[in-house]
Amino acid sequence: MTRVSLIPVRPGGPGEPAAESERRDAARNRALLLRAARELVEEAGADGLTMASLAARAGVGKGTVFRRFGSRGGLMLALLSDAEAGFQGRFMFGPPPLGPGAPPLARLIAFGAERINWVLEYGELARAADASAHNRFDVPAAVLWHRHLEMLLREAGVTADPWLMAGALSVTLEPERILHSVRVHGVSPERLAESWRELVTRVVRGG
Amino acid sequence: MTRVSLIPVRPGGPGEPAAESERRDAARNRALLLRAARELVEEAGADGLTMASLAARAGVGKGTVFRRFGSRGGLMLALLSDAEAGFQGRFMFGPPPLGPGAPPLARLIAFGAERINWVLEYGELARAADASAHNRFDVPAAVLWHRHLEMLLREAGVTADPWLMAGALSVTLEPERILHSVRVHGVSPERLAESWRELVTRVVRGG
DNA sequence: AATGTAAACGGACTGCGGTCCGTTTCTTAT
DNA sequence: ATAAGAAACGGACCGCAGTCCGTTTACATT
Repeated sequence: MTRVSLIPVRPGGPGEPAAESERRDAARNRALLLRAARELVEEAGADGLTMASLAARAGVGKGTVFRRFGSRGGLMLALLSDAEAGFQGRFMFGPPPLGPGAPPLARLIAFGAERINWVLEYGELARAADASAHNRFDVPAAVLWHRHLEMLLREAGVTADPWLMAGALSVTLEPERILHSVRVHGVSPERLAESWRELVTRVVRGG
Repeated sequence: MTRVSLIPVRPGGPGEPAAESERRDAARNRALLLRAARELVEEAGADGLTMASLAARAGVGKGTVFRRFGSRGGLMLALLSDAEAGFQGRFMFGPPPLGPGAPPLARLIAFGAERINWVLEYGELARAADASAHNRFDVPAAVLWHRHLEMLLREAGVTADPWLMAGALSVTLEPERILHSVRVHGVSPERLAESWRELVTRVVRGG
């Protein structure tokens, strides 16, 4: 399964291949930090994790945390990495109707349903990752979904600016909105999925 | 023209009527602060305004700034108040096709076009207001657009969960996405408006 | 005018994300 | 083994949003 790298190895540069021999102490600290971060999220929720408390828990300096993950958002992205990769694998290579083999509209519908459930499980982390990320639309994972949606729209025969249309559909599934609907207004996941189905069906058929 | 109060008089309580006799010094400081805030935004942009610099410029203490506006977001909302009220007035009471009198689909299309232009003019403030506002969907203005879109959808004969559908359309027009499209990807306002037209047309006709 | 009191004031203080830079540790070459 | 250089480390430090609470000010009542 192909993996899109979510955390650049060097904070500054563009996404390099992740392997390239990391120094022993760096690797150890990364493991320490990820473990400590998961513990803290478990105990206090994503919002309850502070970079200082994480450093303390892992027994490293605060500078090390930022050297490793770049920012709070980067850390959250790292914590999400596996879940994100799983989701990507499912819609790109998994079984239909989510994966290839089903008609595009069916894949679109399945994509939304899958994403909604994903958000309900990992949304708090995703929200924390998005917050204070000026570039949430340019994160590799976001670009990938966008392209995927755009491709499905094209396959479904949508010729009217599929790039923007994919963007419109994409924001519809963002954690912020989904969690707000569910938590504040008590909307059920099924109702959200049904609404998504209506939306993409109309977008595809309306052409 | 009816005005929806955007800034609660008392930070804690729900939106009370704005009149209710404000103490003379409070009123003076509010005017001072708003004027200073506009100057600072003019000079350094919304992101360049800090609450401390605002307090200094207005010649008041920092506590006063927070007492008056509650938070940075509240201040930005206050700065947007007039622009927001103008927009509200236009889509609720203005001339068609934006205001009442035109068929619902035409009003929906006009709503998007108007909002896009609005965001291009005031978007930076709106973005600053949204950022770090955990409740951006519950801000009075947002609730109002949501209801408006929902109503238009119903009038247009959309029976499939108009509330959620209105929410989906609504996030599509958020400053974050619009500004990102324009500034990072060079999308023209016209192209955005056209895409919105396609979207709402399909949503309405697809039923 | 004097007085009581509720409201507003102001700035020191806290907590957080993020940066900086002198110090330490790993790795490689000799 | 050792020395040199690169990379990682760590915690003091900064700027900012937001809070707290002792002090001041405006208004109403007499």
